[in-house]
Amino acid sequence: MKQIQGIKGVRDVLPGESDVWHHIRQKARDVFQTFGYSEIVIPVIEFTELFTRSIGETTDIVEKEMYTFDDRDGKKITLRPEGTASVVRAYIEHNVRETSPFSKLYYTGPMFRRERPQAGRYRQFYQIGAEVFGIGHSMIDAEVLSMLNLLLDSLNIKGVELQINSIGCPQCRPAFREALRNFFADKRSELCENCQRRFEFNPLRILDCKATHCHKLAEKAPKTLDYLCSECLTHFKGLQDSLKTAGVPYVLNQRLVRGLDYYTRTTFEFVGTSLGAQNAVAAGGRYDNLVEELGGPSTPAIGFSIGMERLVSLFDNSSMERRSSGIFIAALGETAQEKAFFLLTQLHRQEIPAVMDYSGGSLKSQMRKADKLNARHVLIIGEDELAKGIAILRDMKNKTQEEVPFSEIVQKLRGEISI
RNA sequence: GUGGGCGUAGCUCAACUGGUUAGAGCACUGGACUGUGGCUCCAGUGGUUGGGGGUUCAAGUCCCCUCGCUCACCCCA
Repeated sequence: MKQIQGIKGVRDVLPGESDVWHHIRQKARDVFQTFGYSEIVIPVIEFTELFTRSIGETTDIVEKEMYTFDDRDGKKITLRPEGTASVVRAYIEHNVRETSPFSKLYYTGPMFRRERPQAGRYRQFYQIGAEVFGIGHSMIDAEVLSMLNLLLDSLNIKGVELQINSIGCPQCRPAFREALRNFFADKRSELCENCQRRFEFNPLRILDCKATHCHKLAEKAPKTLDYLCSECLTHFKGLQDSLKTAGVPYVLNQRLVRGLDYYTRTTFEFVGTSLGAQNAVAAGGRYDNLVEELGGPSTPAIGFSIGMERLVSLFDNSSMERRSSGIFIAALGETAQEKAFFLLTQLHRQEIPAVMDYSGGSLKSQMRKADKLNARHVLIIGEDELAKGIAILRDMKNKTQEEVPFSEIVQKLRGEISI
């Protein structure tokens, strides 16, 4: 029979790694909470239009990467390729601004993009994201970056660099686009095929091109900061001042241009130096017009998302404590198993972590299992113990053991064992 | 969508220019220790060499097809 495999670009997170995932998510929740964020749970599917309108018709995501299908009633539905659009939709749809004091939201979950998989890139990948609505001040930009910085620190992540840039606003960006067009106009034939297309619809992206020749050409290209309007410039300077106040290290990267259409002003990326080609661990930016463009009231906003798989690959799990199974019950013979099973249920009722081996194998093999599961204590029950009405309680670490009457076991374990 | 690299035991990998019964470490099971884990030693289980076809006296090795993985481009978390 043919073996059924998982879908390309989709993976299973097995026990062991899943402990790391849990740890990271927990840390993120803790850090977000100290900054005043609340969780929002958003759906995995949305009407296709939400993404085409927010991310942009001509972006790669919308043009060729979305998983889109017809619902039974003929409506177009898409598996979300990112989270911001849904959060904004929910924010508007439930009038969160008027009905709730919370303007800082975070989410976690899978995103879907049909790209060719490679290191750090999957077709189903997980993000932890956060968005702040209604604050246009540059200090919140710095606060958001400071929060990310703190999270990476608290996870002991090394070798990550924060890069920031400003891509201006609808007032000043057109002038910059024109300047870029003028600059590249006579060099057009030298650009790579892709950049020739970019010249037409999004010249900013030429700056981002990794083709060596384009990269070289772009070195002398106009810089975005020279074309910012005074408001955008003030905002960007304010951000840098606040980053210094907060003690968040960063570097300026004037080529940092994000691929999604909705970004304005601040854009940023936390880049992992040891990650290979897909090196952005976390990225985001300000999007002051998106809420309005999606039909809401004019509301400035900023957000980011973290690539879970990439963060996990930077995480050093050697310092993580190995999980313990708590109590392991080894029973020898059928009558002893009955008794052991009863004790097991009693322990579980007291929320004492406990597992039992049903294999009926030798004591040696059961002890080996207990060791592999990193059990703190083993309860041994055999014919002799049954006859005496006791169980042997063995401390696996101190290698000591004592006899405990059946009637006292639960109480003893509840009182003496700190798991 | 385009290119490169690679598919041998559960995992990591051997097997000279094609040549006998495809090996090792780890893991697993058992024993040394008749009911007590880790360490050590010994033994054992485990393979349609991804799949299909071809060349040959002979294919893990060469050729073709196919499936899969992987890295990079593109793009992005």
